[in-house]
Amino acid sequence: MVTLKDISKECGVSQATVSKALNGLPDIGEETANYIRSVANRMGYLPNATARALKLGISHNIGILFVDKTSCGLKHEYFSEILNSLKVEAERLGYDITFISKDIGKFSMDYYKHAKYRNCDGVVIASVDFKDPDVIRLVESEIPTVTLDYTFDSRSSVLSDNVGGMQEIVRYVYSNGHRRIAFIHGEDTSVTQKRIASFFKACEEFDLRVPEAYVRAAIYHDPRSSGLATRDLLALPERPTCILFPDDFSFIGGKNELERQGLSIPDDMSVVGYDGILLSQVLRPKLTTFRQDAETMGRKAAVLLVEQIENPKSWLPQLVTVAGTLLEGHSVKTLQV
Amino acid sequence: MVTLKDISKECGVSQATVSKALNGLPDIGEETANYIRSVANRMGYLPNATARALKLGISHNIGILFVDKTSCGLKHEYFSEILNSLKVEAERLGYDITFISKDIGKFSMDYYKHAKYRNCDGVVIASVDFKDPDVIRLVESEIPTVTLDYTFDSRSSVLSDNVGGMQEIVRYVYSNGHRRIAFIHGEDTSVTQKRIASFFKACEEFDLRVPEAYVRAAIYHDPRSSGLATRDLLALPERPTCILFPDDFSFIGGKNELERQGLSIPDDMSVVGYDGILLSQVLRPKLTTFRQDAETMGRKAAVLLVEQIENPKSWLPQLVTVAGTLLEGHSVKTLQV
DNA sequence: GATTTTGTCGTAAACGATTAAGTTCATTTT
DNA sequence: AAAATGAACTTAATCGTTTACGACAAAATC
Repeated sequence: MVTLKDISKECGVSQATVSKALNGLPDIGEETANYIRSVANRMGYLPNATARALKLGISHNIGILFVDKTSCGLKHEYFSEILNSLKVEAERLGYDITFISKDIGKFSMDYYKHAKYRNCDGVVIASVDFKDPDVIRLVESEIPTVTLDYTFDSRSSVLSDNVGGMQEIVRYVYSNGHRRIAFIHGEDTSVTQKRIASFFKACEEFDLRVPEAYVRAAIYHDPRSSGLATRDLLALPERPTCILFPDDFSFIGGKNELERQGLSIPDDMSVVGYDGILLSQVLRPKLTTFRQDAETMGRKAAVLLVEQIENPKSWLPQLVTVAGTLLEGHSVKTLQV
Repeated sequence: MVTLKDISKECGVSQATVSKALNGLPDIGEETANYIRSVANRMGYLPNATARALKLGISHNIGILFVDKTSCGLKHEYFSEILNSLKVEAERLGYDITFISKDIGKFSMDYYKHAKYRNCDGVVIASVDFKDPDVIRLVESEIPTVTLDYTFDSRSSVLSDNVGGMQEIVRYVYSNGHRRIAFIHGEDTSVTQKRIASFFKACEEFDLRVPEAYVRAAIYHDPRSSGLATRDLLALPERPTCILFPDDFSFIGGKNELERQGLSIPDDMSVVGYDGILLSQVLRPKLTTFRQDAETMGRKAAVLLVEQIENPKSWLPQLVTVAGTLLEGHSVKTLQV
């Protein structure tokens, strides 16, 4: 490995001069600097990120919290898209990405310790149990953090516009003549709470009566539970004309149940998904759904975090809400009112 | 941040003593060591991975190459599962995971340089263009590597058993009475080549005639192209009785085409997928498919890499083939022969 | 009792980079 | 002509660890 010392010997100058030349500091003569740069280049010099991090206290490395246990983690396209764009943007800004977990080797440490151990300049928190004391400890620490789809006090976060999404869906469905709209929601999380609240608010907007039985709980990304909820909805004396599913993938469960009962989409039942993953766009009939802009969310998260890392003085917590798009498919029938 | 120096002051011993005590070296008295450990604990000491890496030349950090552009990258459950188990196992072994890319900040570097820059002890290479000169440079470097689903000379690799998988599928389909088996394969990669070769070999085993038109090219993870291939197959004067798809997800395209033509699965056409992703298990009829054991692959990759990192002397390149499982669904009809 | 061994602990030099402070020497200012 | 300025480098300390080597006393050996 070629170091500053090697270059300094080769050039007959001091290490300090080489360092300053390569970093473009002003107190090195132009020709010396050029010469040093050319030699460094010829010798294939690469700065040592580790040494730099030790000296500067800045690692140019950001941690990411993704928990696998709860929910489906990376298996969900939403999260893998976020991770990918986060990675791309972070790299563009000069930061690498390292996963943060609770244990590393024989040491069992919490997230905060792991992040400190690795000298992470900041951490992006996604897809975790936000009530976990270890998560809270991290968020309350001095390490810059950005959370996804959850907000802590005095911390930046990037949120998918669940309120707007749900509202758009209800409006769309209503404008297509539907008056009996059922909603199968996911397990109790802040995201779910927002969607439920927004659902009721939007219904109220149109003076829609929502029977209690029309709102049912299921589990995200779990077609089986959505299938059961669908069966219950279909068994109601006054069937809904449209069912909103917790997400595109779990809609498969509803689709199966509908087909089992010989009902066709959208003629016998209209349906709407959520997420806008690839799957929704290749199903036939194409699923009407609300696409979350995961790409922007990951990118924004990286930008917010790096801003905070690089301008700790002027930094103020920011909440960024990322808008989504209603993707109109052919799963909602237009009813005559 | 509490350092060795802080502890040494607090304990009234030298830094070296503290270091040795905490690392369990034998030349520190038992009570001194215990005292130091208790103080370190009380003060909340955390070793600094950066300083350690600089001193030891071992970062306990492994890089991972995942390219997003080509194919669908992390969006594919296969890869996200691999990534996850790789991460879990690496962490169990005491290693963190960092993504490696071509550019970082304003510097544009190749994979090798990036890995060196970050002092990665090794790199796992997955889901990339293995013909990329930058990938080849990395593989030919002194950095330990493990590749997934591709083998380089004198390098370890973890392979999904594509040969065995295809063989099992053909045997299963044949044993269910099918004699006209079509195969839609993915784009030209080493994985595809193995599957095609194995397909022909297995057919030969049973003296099956495979008309040229029965083997068609499509693109992995692309339902549209598989849909087109399906349409072509259905238009043949002598239709196959069973279609093998490149993967579970792209099967959706075939399913759409079949439904469009009013054909039902498996009564009018039998189908088989590949991968065994969640989707395949929730579709109705349940898809018969070959599940790749991505979890084991990721784990094995981590183990192989760490072995090589920690025992560079005794190390020899290893090829590990990970077996999969045929998941029997209800998408293959049993024909009377 | 003199010498060697053993058990503990300290000193100091690394690892590769950055940077405050100091040095040298030519040039400008007064 | 003396002093001040400034450009161009160098010296040396530092970041937090690890570790070869040395030091010293107590215990063991002869």
